[in-house]
Amino acid sequence: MFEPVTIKDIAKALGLSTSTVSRALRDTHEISAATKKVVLEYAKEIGYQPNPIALSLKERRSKSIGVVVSEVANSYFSQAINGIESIAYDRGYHVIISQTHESFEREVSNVQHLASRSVDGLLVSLSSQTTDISHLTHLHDRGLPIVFFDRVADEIDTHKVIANNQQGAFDATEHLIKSGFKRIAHLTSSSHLSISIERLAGYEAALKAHNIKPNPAYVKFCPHGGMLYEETETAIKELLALPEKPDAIFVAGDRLSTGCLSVFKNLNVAVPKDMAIAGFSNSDVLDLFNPSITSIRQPAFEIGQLATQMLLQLIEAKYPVVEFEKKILETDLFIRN
Amino acid sequence: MFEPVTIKDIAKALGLSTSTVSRALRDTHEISAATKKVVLEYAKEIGYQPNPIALSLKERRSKSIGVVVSEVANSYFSQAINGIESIAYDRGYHVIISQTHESFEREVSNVQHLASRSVDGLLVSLSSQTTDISHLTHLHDRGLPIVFFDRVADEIDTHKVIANNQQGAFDATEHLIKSGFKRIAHLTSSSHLSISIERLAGYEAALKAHNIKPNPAYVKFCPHGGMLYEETETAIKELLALPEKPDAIFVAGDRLSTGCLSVFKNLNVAVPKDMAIAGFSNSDVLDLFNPSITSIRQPAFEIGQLATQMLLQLIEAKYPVVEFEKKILETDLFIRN
DNA sequence: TTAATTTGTGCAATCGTTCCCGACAACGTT
DNA sequence: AACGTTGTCGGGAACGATTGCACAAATTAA
Repeated sequence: MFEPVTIKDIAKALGLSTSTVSRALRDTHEISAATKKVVLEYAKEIGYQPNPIALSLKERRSKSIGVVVSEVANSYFSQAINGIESIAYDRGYHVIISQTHESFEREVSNVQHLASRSVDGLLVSLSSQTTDISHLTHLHDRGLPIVFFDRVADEIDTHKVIANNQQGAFDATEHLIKSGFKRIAHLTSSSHLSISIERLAGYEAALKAHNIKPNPAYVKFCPHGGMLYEETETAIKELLALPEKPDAIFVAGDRLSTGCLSVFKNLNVAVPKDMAIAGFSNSDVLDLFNPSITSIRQPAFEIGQLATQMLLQLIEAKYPVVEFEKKILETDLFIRN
Repeated sequence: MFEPVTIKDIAKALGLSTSTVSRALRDTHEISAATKKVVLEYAKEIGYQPNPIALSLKERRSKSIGVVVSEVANSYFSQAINGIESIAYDRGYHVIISQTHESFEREVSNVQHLASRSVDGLLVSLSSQTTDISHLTHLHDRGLPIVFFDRVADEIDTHKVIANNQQGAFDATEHLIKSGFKRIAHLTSSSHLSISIERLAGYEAALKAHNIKPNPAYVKFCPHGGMLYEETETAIKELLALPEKPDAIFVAGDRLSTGCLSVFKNLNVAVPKDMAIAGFSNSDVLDLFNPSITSIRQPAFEIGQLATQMLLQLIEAKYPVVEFEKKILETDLFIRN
């Protein structure tokens, strides 16, 4: 059906050997100008394209990187992906995106699928359900370059790129405090995720800085990160049932924010009259709507770019890299209302 | 660095030939049960994984399909991608996503990148700027399977999967009419896009069905499909400057809807008091916010699934397929406010 | 003129896998 | 006893491209 022209076709047509043709196309100095001209012109005429798969087999690399995110239908990740692509395509790499939908099983299966020598490196943001990372350590130990971004695993010694989650959480919580709210709850994703830990720390630091006694009952975890409506609903209902009902919530993620608003709408809780919300979100339509919520915005595009640059550096390193760094980018606070 | 185990390693360790090992692993009938057992056990022990690149070279297919969309940060496309992946991964295919950001140049470059024998087929939704499709016809003529979805090119004879855009546009427009609006404008993407043509037809049909005289000045095109704020702003301003200012707008796309709301917010036009809006959108957070806008929702996930099934059918067909079909899926009208 | 060097090209191996042959034993059939 | 079958296995050629090495022809140096 689809029969691409090969170097052999050119060689046969021109009465040359494949080696000569290959060298002519790669513009080696040891081929005469005349031969080069003939080969190049004929190659262009019949539309020769080198077969990347044959090259991959020979060079033992695929010129493609795998990306593992929870889902592309998430402003943060889609912006990060744009950053990833902007670097990767320029450097001649394909980008293969896979979604975990916050499921551990899908993460393992996707990583396994991407590995097995068909990608040269991995850009990973862990799923909220992931606690065991042996599927990644195994590959990393065998030499597959991996760079983490957003949700990182500190157990693996490699490059990492994250936003300053603690500062961002501090800013958001402090903004709620300065707006006059006293009883500030915190709705977050699963407790073992790096971003959850960092954001929780920022939330607690802000309370402490303003002499507000932290209330453990005010902190609610959603292991599925907002993917399950019921989970979010239960958490919110528990908060609302407390004797000292919170008057504001700092929400730690994009999906959780929308889940939260959804629950409030169904429970007829007015935002921000009955309950103020501030949270992490990279959605750019946030300020179009009411209720508008104050948000912490991460430099997702830059995070994607940086992570990719670091991954390519690992991939193309001549000698094994042993010195790794964790880059932390600052967040922005968008105050609305 | 990363040295995967090959069939040769197994052969050497077990004192067999590579052919025998290969056959044992593929469970051929001509290998004795004893040998099979030894090979399989050893392969499992050292964690053998067949090299997909070597397979691709031999089988002359990559077991991967390319997807061309305008951007993943779009509810419709991210849902369609989920549908695509749900089928592709089950059938053992990788999915390589590329974004055009509504640019013709990027579409050509992405398609070229994906082709050249590294994908077995293409799932394409055209960019809003694309009028010349020779980059696709060329590949299609040479036998590369292509299936269009959403924004299709009728010039190419292949499978196509779309929503019933005309009916959806009819429903949305009729809803505005039945809500009492008389002067209904239409804001749409570039004029040559299949979806624009179909949605315009539905809009006009609805006006006609209710004996409303169509006003050509009420129809505004945005060739960049909402990617440029200024373009959308100009279109809206022209509508507002008309002697008979419209009282409602039927918007033909997701990005245009948010662009539209953005312009109205900046111009202090109250929605829906001063201007009602209804439009195509697959966002699932639409009903969380005010102003809530009535929307036409496409079965994006199913469209993705169907398109992928049809593409895989083309890819895996033993004989060239000559009979092509265009599947049209119904839309849903979500009335809000 | 002869030897040494340069220049241009081809041969063959390689990457990992599959698969067409052919080899060769151990049978069963006439 | 001669021949055909069947069951197991290995050799080697592909797939498309690159590249070290060999080697002829042409050029230069002695």
